[in-house]
Amino acid sequence: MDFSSLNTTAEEAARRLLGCILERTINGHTVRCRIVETEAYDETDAASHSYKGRTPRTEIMFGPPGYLYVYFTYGMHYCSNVVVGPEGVGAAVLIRAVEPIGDNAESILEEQRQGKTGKDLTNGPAKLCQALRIDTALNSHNLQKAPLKLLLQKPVEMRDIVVTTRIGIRLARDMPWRFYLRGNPYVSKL
DNA sequence: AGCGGGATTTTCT
DNA sequence: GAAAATCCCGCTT
Repeated sequence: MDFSSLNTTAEEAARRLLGCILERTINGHTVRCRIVETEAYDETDAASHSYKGRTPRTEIMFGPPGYLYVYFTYGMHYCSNVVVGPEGVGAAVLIRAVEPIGDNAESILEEQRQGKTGKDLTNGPAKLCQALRIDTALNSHNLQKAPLKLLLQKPVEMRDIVVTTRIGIRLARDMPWRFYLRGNPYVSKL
């Protein structure tokens, strides 16, 4: 898979990643999900972890595109990002929601999310990490390889993308850097 | 449907 | 020491 189309601005990459597939292998089972909601973060953005430059945590954001950035927050949750932009630029796209695809997907994800079903399996950045069993063990993972692959798809049409402000941040609240698939039931918030 | 609080620990100042 | 790219539950309308 050629990730050169992610070698661009966080905003453009966040649009590009909508509709793309995450393929996760858990205990020999392979589950596929479509990315339906993203947010862009880059080093000019006060809300971004990379805003204050390189630190041990953010180093991965400054690397080449196509790697996974996982961070831990609120004492109990993990969130997943796809590193984007050219090497040397600290940019990433937060995966905020995904939609399970195929017959086996939901039942496998339910095993990771005690008592939750349907859209509640994956309609939030920390929920989808739990459902797909993503934690800091996968930080800096190369998304070309199992057990977690990113499969790029045909770019989604502009008219099928809704653009809004981001969720859960304090700084730079007004920037329109959240993107989701119009009408998709797995989107975390309208 | 909407609001408010608590959980809990990494990260950087 | 404070904040954090969140989630879940319980209470009120």
